[in-house]
Amino acid sequence: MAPSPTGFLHIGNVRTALFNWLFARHEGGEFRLRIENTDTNREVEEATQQIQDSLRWLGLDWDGDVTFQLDRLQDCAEIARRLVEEGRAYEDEGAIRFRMPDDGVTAWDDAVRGRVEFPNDKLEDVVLVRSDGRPTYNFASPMEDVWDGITHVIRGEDHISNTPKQINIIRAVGAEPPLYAHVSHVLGADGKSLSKRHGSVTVDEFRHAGYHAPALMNFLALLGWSYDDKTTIMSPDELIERFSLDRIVPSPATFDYEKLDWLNGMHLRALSPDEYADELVKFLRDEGYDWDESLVRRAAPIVQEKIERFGQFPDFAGFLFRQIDPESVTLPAGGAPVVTAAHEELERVEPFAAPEIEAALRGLAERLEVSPRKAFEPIRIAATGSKVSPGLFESLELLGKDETLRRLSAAAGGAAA
RNA sequence: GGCCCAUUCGUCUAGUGGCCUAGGACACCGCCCUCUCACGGCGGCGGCACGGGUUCGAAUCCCGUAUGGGCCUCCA
Repeated sequence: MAPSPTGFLHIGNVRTALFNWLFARHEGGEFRLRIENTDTNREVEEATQQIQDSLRWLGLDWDGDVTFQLDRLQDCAEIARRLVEEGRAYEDEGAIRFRMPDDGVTAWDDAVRGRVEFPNDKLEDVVLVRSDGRPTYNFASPMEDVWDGITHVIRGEDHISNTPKQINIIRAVGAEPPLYAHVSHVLGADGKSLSKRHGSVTVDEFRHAGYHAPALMNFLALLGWSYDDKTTIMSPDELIERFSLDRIVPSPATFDYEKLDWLNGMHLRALSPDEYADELVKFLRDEGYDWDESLVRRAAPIVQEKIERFGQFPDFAGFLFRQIDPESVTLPAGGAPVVTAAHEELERVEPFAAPEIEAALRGLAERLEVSPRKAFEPIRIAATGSKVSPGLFESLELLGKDETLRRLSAAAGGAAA
Protein backbone atom coordinates (compact mmCIF):
# COMPACT_ATOMS: atom_id res chain seq x y z
CA MET A 1 0.00 0.00 0.00
CA ALA A 2 1.54 3.26 -1.07
CA PRO A 3 -0.45 6.34 -0.09
CA SER A 4 0.80 9.85 -0.52
CA PRO A 5 0.89 11.84 2.73
CA THR A 6 -1.42 14.61 1.60
CA GLY A 7 -4.19 14.18 4.16
CA PHE A 8 -6.44 11.73 5.95
CA LEU A 9 -6.72 8.28 4.48
CA HIS A 10 -9.83 8.22 2.32
CA ILE A 11 -12.12 5.23 2.74
CA GLY A 12 -11.59 4.33 -0.91
CA ASN A 13 -7.86 4.05 -0.33
CA VAL A 14 -8.55 2.08 2.81
CA ARG A 15 -10.46 -0.44 0.77
CA THR A 16 -7.49 -0.76 -1.57
CA ALA A 17 -5.28 -1.26 1.48
CA LEU A 18 -7.70 -3.89 2.75
CA PHE A 19 -7.49 -5.87 -0.50
CA ASN A 20 -3.70 -5.74 -0.26
CA TRP A 21 -3.80 -6.88 3.33
CA LEU A 22 -6.33 -9.66 2.79
CA PHE A 23 -4.37 -10.94 -0.18
CA ALA A 24 -1.06 -10.89 1.68
CA ARG A 25 -2.50 -12.57 4.76
CA HIS A 26 -4.32 -15.16 2.70
CA GLU A 27 -1.18 -16.04 0.79
CA GLY A 28 1.09 -15.91 3.79
CA GLY A 29 3.00 -13.05 2.19
CA GLU A 30 3.93 -9.60 3.42
CA PHE A 31 1.87 -6.46 3.41
CA ARG A 32 4.13 -3.44 3.03
CA LEU A 33 3.41 0.19 3.72
CA ARG A 34 5.26 2.83 1.78
CA ILE A 35 4.73 6.57 1.94
CA GLU A 36 4.99 8.20 -1.47
CA ASN A 37 6.37 11.55 -0.49
CA THR A 38 8.29 12.62 -3.56
CA ASP A 39 6.09 15.66 -3.87
CA THR A 40 7.35 17.48 -0.81
CA ASN A 41 5.26 20.55 -1.59
CA ARG A 42 1.99 18.81 -0.90
CA GLU A 43 3.09 16.82 2.11
CA VAL A 44 0.95 17.23 5.19
CA GLU A 45 2.75 16.95 8.49
CA GLU A 46 0.41 14.69 10.48
CA ALA A 47 -0.76 12.66 7.52
CA THR A 48 1.88 9.99 7.87
CA GLN A 49 0.87 9.37 11.46
CA GLN A 50 -2.85 9.44 10.69
CA ILE A 51 -2.47 6.94 7.89
CA GLN A 52 -0.84 4.50 10.27
CA ASP A 53 -3.37 5.12 13.03
CA SER A 54 -6.23 4.53 10.61
CA LEU A 55 -4.82 1.28 9.29
CA ARG A 56 -4.09 0.06 12.79
CA TRP A 57 -7.57 0.86 14.08
CA LEU A 58 -9.13 -1.06 11.21
CA GLY A 59 -6.86 -3.97 12.04
CA LEU A 60 -4.55 -3.80 9.05
CA ASP A 61 -1.07 -4.52 10.35
CA TRP A 62 1.85 -4.19 7.99
CA ASP A 63 5.14 -6.05 7.85
CA GLY A 64 8.49 -4.41 8.38
CA ASP A 65 9.08 -0.70 8.76
CA VAL A 66 7.17 1.96 6.94
CA THR A 67 9.33 3.14 4.07
CA PHE A 68 9.53 6.56 2.52
CA GLN A 69 9.95 7.10 -1.15
CA LEU A 70 12.17 10.14 -0.80
CA ASP A 71 14.73 8.02 1.07
CA ARG A 72 15.57 6.47 -2.29
CA LEU A 73 16.54 9.75 -3.88
CA GLN A 74 20.19 8.77 -4.27
CA ASP A 75 19.43 5.32 -5.66
CA CYS A 76 17.01 6.81 -8.14
CA ALA A 77 19.53 9.42 -9.26
CA GLU A 78 22.06 6.70 -9.87
CA ILE A 79 19.71 4.59 -11.97
CA ALA A 80 18.68 7.68 -13.93
CA ARG A 81 22.31 8.48 -14.68
CA ARG A 82 22.87 4.97 -15.93
CA LEU A 83 19.80 5.12 -18.14
CA VAL A 84 21.10 8.35 -19.67
CA GLU A 85 24.48 6.70 -20.32
CA GLU A 86 22.73 3.80 -21.98
CA GLY A 87 20.73 6.15 -24.13
CA ARG A 88 17.43 5.05 -22.61
CA ALA A 89 16.85 8.44 -21.03
CA TYR A 90 17.92 11.95 -21.84
CA GLU A 91 18.26 15.39 -20.31
CA ASP A 92 15.57 17.94 -20.95
CA GLU A 93 15.88 21.40 -19.41
CA GLY A 94 17.59 20.05 -16.33
CA ALA A 95 15.21 17.15 -15.89
CA ILE A 96 15.76 13.58 -17.04
CA ARG A 97 13.20 11.97 -19.30
CA PHE A 98 12.74 8.34 -20.10
CA ARG A 99 12.68 7.36 -23.75
CA MET A 100 9.48 5.35 -24.27
CA PRO A 101 9.37 2.86 -27.14
CA ASP A 102 7.81 4.31 -30.29
CA ASP A 103 6.03 1.34 -31.74
CA GLY A 104 4.39 -1.87 -30.66
CA VAL A 105 2.27 -2.19 -27.56
CA THR A 106 2.91 -2.50 -23.86
CA ALA A 107 0.58 -4.99 -22.23
CA TRP A 108 0.04 -6.84 -19.01
CA ASP A 109 -2.40 -9.35 -17.59
CA ASP A 110 -4.22 -7.46 -14.90
CA ALA A 111 -5.42 -9.68 -12.07
CA VAL A 112 -8.73 -7.83 -12.02
CA ARG A 113 -9.22 -6.73 -15.61
CA GLY A 114 -7.52 -9.32 -17.73
CA ARG A 115 -5.25 -8.23 -20.56
CA VAL A 116 -4.73 -4.50 -20.95
CA GLU A 117 -2.81 -3.02 -23.87
CA PHE A 118 -1.50 0.43 -24.63
CA PRO A 119 -0.11 1.48 -27.99
CA ASN A 120 3.44 2.62 -27.35
CA ASP A 121 3.21 5.62 -29.63
CA LYS A 122 0.76 7.10 -27.10
CA LEU A 123 3.26 6.86 -24.27
CA GLU A 124 5.01 10.15 -23.65
CA ASP A 125 8.59 10.35 -22.43
CA VAL A 126 7.97 10.71 -18.71
CA VAL A 127 10.16 12.75 -16.41
CA LEU A 128 12.24 10.48 -14.19
CA VAL A 129 14.09 13.09 -12.21
CA ARG A 130 13.01 16.67 -11.74
CA SER A 131 15.42 19.51 -12.39
CA ASP A 132 15.87 19.86 -8.62
CA GLY A 133 17.05 16.25 -8.37
CA ARG A 134 13.95 14.67 -6.80
CA PRO A 135 12.61 11.57 -8.56
CA THR A 136 9.02 11.62 -9.76
CA TYR A 137 6.37 9.15 -8.64
CA ASN A 138 6.40 7.31 -11.96
CA PHE A 139 10.10 6.60 -11.51
CA ALA A 140 10.49 6.06 -7.78
CA SER A 141 7.40 3.89 -7.44
CA PRO A 142 8.34 1.15 -9.94
CA MET A 143 11.96 1.25 -8.81
CA GLU A 144 10.94 0.67 -5.22
CA ASP A 145 8.71 -2.16 -6.31
CA VAL A 146 11.82 -3.72 -7.82
CA TRP A 147 14.12 -3.02 -4.87
CA ASP A 148 11.60 -4.15 -2.28
CA GLY A 149 10.80 -7.33 -4.17
CA ILE A 150 7.14 -6.40 -4.53
CA THR A 151 5.36 -9.26 -6.25
CA HIS A 152 1.83 -7.85 -6.40
CA VAL A 153 0.79 -4.26 -6.89
CA ILE A 154 -2.86 -3.82 -5.93
CA ARG A 155 -3.90 -0.20 -6.45
CA GLY A 156 -6.64 2.09 -7.73
CA GLU A 157 -7.72 2.17 -11.36
CA ASP A 158 -6.47 5.73 -11.69
CA HIS A 159 -3.05 4.11 -12.09
CA ILE A 160 -3.96 2.06 -15.15
CA SER A 161 -2.50 4.58 -17.54
CA ASN A 162 0.68 4.84 -15.47
CA THR A 163 1.23 1.12 -15.64
CA PRO A 164 2.62 0.82 -19.19
CA LYS A 165 5.10 3.60 -18.40
CA GLN A 166 6.21 1.86 -15.23
CA ILE A 167 6.50 -1.48 -16.98
CA ASN A 168 8.80 0.03 -19.59
CA ILE A 169 10.98 1.61 -16.93
CA ILE A 170 11.23 -1.64 -14.99
CA ARG A 171 12.20 -3.56 -18.12
CA ALA A 172 14.77 -0.90 -19.01
CA VAL A 173 16.63 -1.61 -15.78
CA GLY A 174 16.55 -5.32 -16.53
CA ALA A 175 13.92 -6.32 -14.01
CA GLU A 176 10.58 -8.13 -14.25
CA PRO A 177 7.40 -6.18 -13.55
CA PRO A 178 5.23 -7.34 -10.64
CA LEU A 179 1.71 -8.61 -11.12
CA TYR A 180 -0.75 -5.72 -11.27
CA ALA A 181 -4.31 -5.63 -9.99
CA HIS A 182 -6.24 -2.44 -10.59
CA VAL A 183 -9.31 -2.08 -8.44
CA SER A 184 -12.15 0.28 -9.17
CA HIS A 185 -13.02 3.42 -7.31
CA VAL A 186 -15.65 3.88 -4.62
CA LEU A 187 -18.48 6.22 -5.49
CA GLY A 188 -21.06 8.21 -3.56
CA ALA A 189 -24.80 7.75 -4.05
CA ASP A 190 -24.81 10.24 -6.93
CA GLY A 191 -22.30 8.22 -8.90
CA LYS A 192 -19.51 10.72 -8.32
CA SER A 193 -16.35 9.87 -6.45
CA LEU A 194 -17.07 9.44 -2.76
CA SER A 195 -16.44 12.69 -0.96
CA LYS A 196 -17.22 14.63 2.16
CA ARG A 197 -20.68 15.66 1.08
CA HIS A 198 -21.82 12.03 0.89
CA GLY A 199 -21.07 11.41 4.55
CA SER A 200 -18.10 10.05 6.43
CA VAL A 201 -15.08 9.41 4.24
CA THR A 202 -12.15 9.05 6.61
CA VAL A 203 -11.54 6.15 8.94
CA ASP A 204 -11.51 8.60 11.82
CA GLU A 205 -15.03 9.70 11.07
CA PHE A 206 -16.32 6.14 11.03
CA ARG A 207 -14.60 5.47 14.31
CA HIS A 208 -16.16 8.48 16.00
CA ALA A 209 -19.58 7.52 14.65
CA GLY A 210 -19.29 4.31 16.62
CA TYR A 211 -18.66 1.75 13.92
CA HIS A 212 -17.04 -1.54 14.84
CA ALA A 213 -13.78 -2.07 12.97
CA PRO A 214 -14.47 -5.68 11.89
CA ALA A 215 -17.87 -4.59 10.56
CA LEU A 216 -16.38 -1.75 8.54
CA MET A 217 -13.78 -4.18 7.24
CA ASN A 218 -16.51 -6.64 6.26
CA PHE A 219 -18.44 -3.92 4.47
CA LEU A 220 -15.39 -2.60 2.64
CA ALA A 221 -14.40 -6.07 1.52
CA LEU A 222 -17.81 -6.53 -0.04
CA LEU A 223 -17.38 -3.38 -2.09
CA GLY A 224 -16.15 -4.98 -5.26
CA TRP A 225 -15.48 -8.44 -3.92
CA SER A 226 -17.64 -11.36 -2.92
CA TYR A 227 -17.07 -14.85 -1.62
CA ASP A 228 -20.07 -16.49 -3.24
CA ASP A 229 -23.70 -15.76 -4.00
CA LYS A 230 -24.96 -15.70 -0.42
CA THR A 231 -22.31 -15.08 2.19
CA THR A 232 -22.42 -11.57 3.62
CA ILE A 233 -21.33 -11.53 7.23
CA MET A 234 -17.70 -12.45 7.71
CA SER A 235 -15.13 -11.92 10.44
CA PRO A 236 -11.64 -10.66 9.58
CA ASP A 237 -10.34 -14.24 9.86
CA GLU A 238 -13.01 -15.52 7.53
CA LEU A 239 -12.24 -12.77 5.04
CA ILE A 240 -8.56 -13.70 5.07
CA GLU A 241 -9.40 -17.34 4.66
CA ARG A 242 -11.72 -16.71 1.71
CA PHE A 243 -10.15 -13.78 -0.10
CA SER A 244 -8.90 -14.06 -3.65
CA LEU A 245 -7.98 -11.53 -6.30
CA ASP A 246 -9.94 -13.25 -9.03
CA ARG A 247 -13.23 -12.52 -7.31
CA ILE A 248 -12.73 -8.77 -7.39
CA VAL A 249 -15.08 -7.12 -9.89
CA PRO A 250 -13.72 -4.39 -12.17
CA SER A 251 -16.67 -2.00 -12.05
CA PRO A 252 -16.93 0.86 -9.56
CA ALA A 253 -18.97 0.34 -6.39
CA THR A 254 -21.27 2.79 -4.67
CA PHE A 255 -20.86 3.22 -0.93
CA ASP A 256 -24.17 2.35 0.76
CA TYR A 257 -24.25 3.84 4.25
CA GLU A 258 -27.48 2.05 5.12
CA LYS A 259 -26.02 -1.33 4.40
CA LEU A 260 -22.98 -0.45 6.48
CA ASP A 261 -25.29 0.41 9.40
CA TRP A 262 -27.14 -2.86 9.06
CA LEU A 263 -23.91 -4.84 8.83
CA ASN A 264 -22.51 -3.01 11.83
CA GLY A 265 -25.61 -3.91 13.83
CA MET A 266 -25.20 -7.55 12.84
CA HIS A 267 -21.58 -7.60 13.98
CA LEU A 268 -22.39 -5.79 17.22
CA ARG A 269 -25.20 -8.18 18.10
CA ALA A 270 -22.95 -11.15 17.44
CA LEU A 271 -20.50 -9.96 20.11
CA SER A 272 -20.55 -11.71 23.48
CA PRO A 273 -22.07 -9.52 26.21
CA ASP A 274 -18.62 -8.94 27.70
CA GLU A 275 -17.01 -8.01 24.41
CA TYR A 276 -19.90 -5.71 23.67
CA ALA A 277 -19.63 -3.97 27.02
CA ASP A 278 -15.87 -3.59 26.65
CA GLU A 279 -16.21 -1.99 23.24
CA LEU A 280 -18.99 0.28 24.40
CA VAL A 281 -17.01 1.44 27.40
CA LYS A 282 -13.99 2.10 25.22
CA PHE A 283 -16.04 4.04 22.71
CA LEU A 284 -17.67 6.27 25.31
CA ARG A 285 -14.34 6.95 26.97
CA ASP A 286 -12.75 7.87 23.64
CA GLU A 287 -15.62 10.19 22.90
CA GLY A 288 -15.25 11.97 26.21
CA TYR A 289 -18.23 10.70 28.21
CA ASP A 290 -17.46 10.34 31.90
CA TRP A 291 -20.45 8.12 32.62
CA ASP A 292 -20.29 5.56 35.37
CA GLU A 293 -18.62 2.51 33.90
CA SER A 294 -20.48 -0.08 35.94
CA LEU A 295 -23.80 1.40 34.90
CA VAL A 296 -22.66 1.47 31.27
CA ARG A 297 -21.83 -2.20 31.58
CA ARG A 298 -25.21 -2.98 33.08
CA ALA A 299 -26.92 -1.00 30.33
CA ALA A 300 -24.95 -2.72 27.56
CA PRO A 301 -27.09 -5.88 27.38
CA ILE A 302 -30.33 -3.97 27.06
CA VAL A 303 -29.11 -1.88 24.13
CA GLN A 304 -27.16 -4.53 22.25
CA GLU A 305 -30.24 -5.77 20.39
CA LYS A 306 -31.48 -2.25 19.80
CA ILE A 307 -28.82 0.00 18.32
CA GLU A 308 -26.59 -0.56 15.34
CA ARG A 309 -23.84 1.92 16.17
CA PHE A 310 -22.25 2.86 19.49
CA GLY A 311 -22.75 6.45 18.45
CA GLN A 312 -26.47 5.97 19.07
CA PHE A 313 -25.96 5.04 22.71
CA PRO A 314 -25.95 8.55 24.19
CA ASP A 315 -29.28 9.37 22.59
CA PHE A 316 -30.82 6.00 23.22
CA ALA A 317 -29.70 5.32 26.78
CA GLY A 318 -28.55 8.73 27.97
CA PHE A 319 -31.60 8.98 30.25
CA LEU A 320 -29.85 6.54 32.59
CA PHE A 321 -26.94 8.89 33.10
CA ARG A 322 -28.38 12.37 33.11
CA GLN A 323 -31.58 14.19 33.91
CA ILE A 324 -34.11 14.26 31.13
CA ASP A 325 -35.26 17.47 29.60
CA PRO A 326 -38.75 18.29 30.98
CA GLU A 327 -39.61 19.60 27.54
CA SER A 328 -39.33 16.10 26.14
CA VAL A 329 -41.84 14.72 28.63
CA THR A 330 -45.13 15.20 26.84
CA LEU A 331 -47.64 12.62 27.93
CA PRO A 332 -50.24 11.38 25.46
CA ALA A 333 -53.90 12.16 26.17
CA GLY A 334 -55.03 10.28 29.26
CA GLY A 335 -51.47 9.43 30.19
CA ALA A 336 -51.19 11.28 33.46
CA PRO A 337 -53.56 9.05 35.46
CA VAL A 338 -51.71 5.99 34.22
CA VAL A 339 -48.41 7.44 35.33
CA THR A 340 -49.88 8.27 38.72
CA ALA A 341 -51.23 4.76 39.08
CA ALA A 342 -47.89 3.32 38.00
CA HIS A 343 -46.19 5.41 40.66
CA GLU A 344 -48.44 3.95 43.36
CA GLU A 345 -47.93 0.47 42.05
CA LEU A 346 -44.15 0.69 41.76
CA GLU A 347 -43.76 2.15 45.22
CA ARG A 348 -44.67 -1.26 46.57
CA VAL A 349 -42.42 -3.27 44.25
CA GLU A 350 -39.62 -5.01 46.09
CA PRO A 351 -37.06 -5.97 44.99
CA PHE A 352 -37.06 -3.31 42.29
CA ALA A 353 -36.03 -5.68 39.52
CA ALA A 354 -37.27 -6.21 35.98
CA PRO A 355 -39.41 -9.31 36.58
CA GLU A 356 -41.18 -7.75 39.56
CA ILE A 357 -41.59 -4.44 37.77
CA GLU A 358 -43.04 -6.23 34.77
CA ALA A 359 -45.51 -8.16 36.88
CA ALA A 360 -46.63 -4.98 38.62
CA LEU A 361 -47.07 -2.95 35.45
CA ARG A 362 -48.83 -5.69 33.53
CA GLY A 363 -51.16 -6.17 36.47
CA LEU A 364 -51.81 -2.45 36.42
CA ALA A 365 -52.64 -2.42 32.73
CA GLU A 366 -55.04 -5.28 33.24
CA ARG A 367 -56.80 -3.56 36.08
CA LEU A 368 -57.10 -0.32 34.10
CA GLU A 369 -58.34 -2.37 31.16
CA VAL A 370 -55.79 -0.79 28.87
CA SER A 371 -53.58 -2.69 26.46
CA PRO A 372 -49.98 -3.00 27.62
CA ARG A 373 -48.98 -1.02 24.55
CA LYS A 374 -51.15 1.92 25.52
CA ALA A 375 -50.41 1.68 29.21
CA PHE A 376 -46.64 1.59 28.95
CA GLU A 377 -46.26 4.49 26.56
CA PRO A 378 -46.79 7.30 29.09
CA ILE A 379 -44.68 5.48 31.65
CA ARG A 380 -41.87 5.15 29.14
CA ILE A 381 -42.07 8.81 28.24
CA ALA A 382 -42.14 9.84 31.89
CA ALA A 383 -39.10 7.76 32.76
CA THR A 384 -36.95 8.09 29.66
CA GLY A 385 -38.16 11.26 27.98
CA SER A 386 -38.74 9.37 24.77
CA LYS A 387 -41.24 7.15 23.00
CA VAL A 388 -38.34 4.94 21.99
CA SER A 389 -36.13 3.27 24.55
CA PRO A 390 -34.62 -0.01 25.67
CA GLY A 391 -37.00 -2.47 27.32
CA LEU A 392 -39.09 -0.58 29.85
CA PHE A 393 -38.77 -2.92 32.84
CA GLU A 394 -35.02 -3.29 32.51
CA SER A 395 -34.68 0.44 32.04
CA LEU A 396 -36.61 1.17 35.23
CA GLU A 397 -34.53 -1.34 37.15
CA LEU A 398 -31.34 0.38 36.06
CA LEU A 399 -32.79 3.77 36.81
CA GLY A 400 -33.50 2.62 40.35
CA LYS A 401 -36.61 2.89 42.43
CA ASP A 402 -36.02 6.38 43.80
CA GLU A 403 -35.23 7.96 40.47
CA THR A 404 -38.05 6.13 38.72
CA LEU A 405 -40.61 7.32 41.24
CA ARG A 406 -39.21 10.82 41.12
CA ARG A 407 -39.54 10.99 37.34
CA LEU A 408 -43.01 9.50 37.33
CA SER A 409 -44.27 11.96 39.83
CA ALA A 410 -42.64 14.86 38.02
CA ALA A 411 -44.30 13.79 34.79
CA ALA A 412 -47.72 13.41 36.40
CA GLY A 413 -47.47 16.94 37.67
CA GLY A 414 -46.41 16.09 41.15
CA ALA A 415 -49.85 14.75 42.00
CA ALA A 416 -48.55 11.31 42.78
CA ALA A 417 -46.09 12.55 45.34
C1' G B 1 -9.69 15.91 -28.34
C1' G B 2 -6.43 11.26 -27.70
C1' C B 3 -5.62 6.74 -25.04
C1' C B 4 -7.60 3.45 -21.43
C1' C B 5 -11.34 1.28 -18.09
C1' A B 6 -16.30 0.07 -16.85
C1' U B 7 -21.84 -1.13 -17.69
C1' U B 8 -26.97 -7.49 -14.13
C1' C B 9 -32.91 -5.08 -9.45
C1' G B 10 -32.47 2.03 -6.33
C1' U B 11 -27.56 -0.11 -3.95
C1' C B 12 -23.73 -4.31 -3.15
C1' U B 13 -23.44 -8.60 -5.87
C1' A B 14 -24.09 -14.31 -7.95
C1' G B 15 -23.69 -15.65 -12.92
C1' U B 16 -17.58 -17.46 -17.24
C1' G B 17 -22.90 -20.50 -23.72
C1' G B 18 -27.93 -24.51 -21.98
C1' C B 19 -28.75 -25.59 -14.37
C1' C B 20 -31.67 -18.34 -15.57
C1' U B 21 -39.51 -17.83 -16.58
C1' A B 22 -31.59 -14.30 -13.72
C1' G B 23 -30.16 -16.25 -7.32
C1' G B 24 -28.78 -13.68 -2.51
C1' A B 25 -28.23 -9.23 0.60
C1' C B 26 -29.31 -3.85 1.92
C1' A B 27 -33.22 -0.39 1.22
C1' C B 28 -38.56 -0.11 0.38
C1' C B 29 -43.83 -2.14 0.99
C1' G B 30 -47.28 -5.73 3.43
C1' C B 31 -48.24 -9.48 7.22
C1' C B 32 -46.64 -12.10 11.78
C1' C B 33 -44.00 -11.66 16.56
C1' U B 34 -44.16 -7.66 20.19
C1' C B 35 -44.12 -2.86 26.17
C1' U B 36 -41.75 1.35 22.16
C1' C B 37 -37.67 0.61 18.97
C1' A B 38 -34.96 -3.14 17.15
C1' C B 39 -34.21 -8.42 16.24
C1' G B 40 -36.48 -12.57 13.97
C1' G B 41 -40.10 -15.09 10.47
C1' C B 42 -43.12 -14.99 5.94
C1' G B 43 -44.46 -12.56 1.41
C1' G B 44 -43.99 -8.62 -2.28
C1' C B 45 -41.85 -4.79 -5.53
C1' G B 46 -37.65 -4.53 -8.70
C1' G B 47 -32.56 -5.75 -13.10
C1' C B 48 -29.04 -8.33 -17.78
C1' A B 49 -27.84 0.05 -21.12
C1' C B 50 -29.09 -0.17 -26.56
C1' G B 51 -28.32 -2.17 -31.62
C1' G B 52 -26.13 -5.68 -34.64
C1' G B 53 -23.74 -10.30 -35.19
C1' U B 54 -21.67 -15.62 -33.85
C1' U B 55 -24.44 -20.11 -32.21
C1' C B 56 -29.32 -25.16 -32.28
C1' G B 57 -29.06 -21.87 -27.89
C1' A B 58 -26.23 -15.55 -25.05
C1' A B 59 -26.65 -11.91 -19.04
C1' U B 60 -22.41 -14.86 -20.56
C1' C B 61 -18.44 -14.53 -26.99
C1' C B 62 -17.48 -10.53 -31.07
C1' C B 63 -18.46 -5.54 -33.21
C1' G B 64 -20.73 -0.83 -32.86
C1' U B 65 -23.49 2.99 -30.16
C1' A B 66 -24.76 5.29 -25.64
C1' U B 67 -23.68 6.46 -20.72
C1' G B 68 -20.27 6.86 -16.57
C1' G B 69 -15.18 7.10 -15.04
C1' G B 70 -9.69 7.53 -15.25
C1' C B 71 -5.26 9.51 -17.29
C1' C B 72 -2.93 12.79 -20.72
C1' U B 73 1.62 17.59 -14.53
C1' C B 74 9.22 18.48 -13.54
C1' C B 75 1.01 15.56 -8.90
C1' A B 76 0.55 10.85 -6.74
